[in-house]
Amino acid sequence: MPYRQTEHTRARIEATRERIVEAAREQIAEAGYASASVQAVARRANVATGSVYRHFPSKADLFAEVFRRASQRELDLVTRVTSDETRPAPERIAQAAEAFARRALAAPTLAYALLAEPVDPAVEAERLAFRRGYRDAFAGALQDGIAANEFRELDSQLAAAAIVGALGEALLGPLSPASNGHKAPKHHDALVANLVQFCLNAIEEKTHVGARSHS
Amino acid sequence: MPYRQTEHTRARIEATRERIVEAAREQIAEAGYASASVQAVARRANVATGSVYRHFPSKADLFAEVFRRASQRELDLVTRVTSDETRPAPERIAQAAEAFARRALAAPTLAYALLAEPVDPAVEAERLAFRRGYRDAFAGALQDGIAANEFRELDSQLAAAAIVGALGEALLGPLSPASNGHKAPKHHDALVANLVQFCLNAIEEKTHVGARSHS
DNA sequence: ACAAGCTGTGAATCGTGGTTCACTTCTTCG
DNA sequence: CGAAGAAGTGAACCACGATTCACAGCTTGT
Repeated sequence: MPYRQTEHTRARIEATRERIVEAAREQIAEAGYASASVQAVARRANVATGSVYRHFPSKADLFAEVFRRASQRELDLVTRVTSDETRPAPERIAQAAEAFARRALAAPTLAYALLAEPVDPAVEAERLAFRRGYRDAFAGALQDGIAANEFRELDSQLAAAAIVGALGEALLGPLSPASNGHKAPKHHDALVANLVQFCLNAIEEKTHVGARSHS
Repeated sequence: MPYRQTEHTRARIEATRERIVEAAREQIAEAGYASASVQAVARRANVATGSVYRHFPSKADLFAEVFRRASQRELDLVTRVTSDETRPAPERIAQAAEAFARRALAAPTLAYALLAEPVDPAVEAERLAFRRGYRDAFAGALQDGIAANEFRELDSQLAAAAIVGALGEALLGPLSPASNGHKAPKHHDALVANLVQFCLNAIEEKTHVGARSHS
């Protein structure tokens, strides 16, 4: 048996696979999913088209992984913030929403691809899974806040979904390729602040004058 | 000149065109955009595939029109409600949101196609235009409400987009083809009520106890 | 060095569904 | 009725990009 995969080879293969994933991510971040043909990705990764298929059974699988990784990074951040139990729930929600919005605005093409661009059904499934992830992250903090009387009583799953939707839709304008010629990063601060305020208001008790703790 | 289009012929052609549009709408409402090949639509309309192209330059144009008509009906309703100046703005927003949600839940497959299903870019453009329409409808009522001190001061365009997003996302779960096996129309009432409450809270003054007017 | 077997290649293939078009059928009017 | 021209037909065509595969080039163990 004159050939058996050695550690060195395994590492090189893994590195190539990595290059392909990274090339796919770059392609999306630069010009959107629509531009990300297998050929374009292969060219960018300096491999032949066929080689992509040594690493992934299909284009859909490749991009499912790309989406999964990119989204997981974002979701991890949001989840970390929303589940930091040392802080009050409203602060967690606000920070999570702000982080979500800021990061999206910082990488608009990628964010647009992850959030809204038409993609293969298999990739869409990945997207939906992460939407659920965001929803659950927010829902957790909402529950905590409800328990602490920081929020009014509400269906936390529904409210969480609504928050995710509000963030997504409100960002879609600024993110969409069309409106991407005239960047105005200054206005982002105001946009983010308004958006966060919107979300907080939606879920907080209306009456907070004499303030809280009516146990 | 032995042939010139007569009124009778013109009417028949128009009727056929109408049948095609209607067949396309039905196909979408029944099985989604993905199922709506030109052939399927033609079959349903009892015309040959080629005949579709006597009436529309391309599939995209046909479906752009289908989307435009279906969405326009919804948008008209929402706009009528949001611009009814005899009622207070919060009531208008609440009723518009409720109408939007109820109608979507009543025709889930169609609503899903109009709101979220992957479509041709040309059709997507139509969809975006109507999102803008919804946003503007809500934005109008928001402005009125701000002027009347019924809402806190906010960026009405942004808040309107966030409302549209919140409605859309929160409905996506119940609408999506996946979760469409186990209908539970009873729960719809609660869902709608919660959703409306979410939107109202997001935009109303928090402090409404003594109710201020801090000029 | 050599054979065995793996990895890399990219031009050719294939599937899909929108679109075309040569032809048939229908409508109009002298 | 018959000619002129429009509307209707559907099988064939085509574009596109994902996928394949026969081959070249490496790696490994003897």
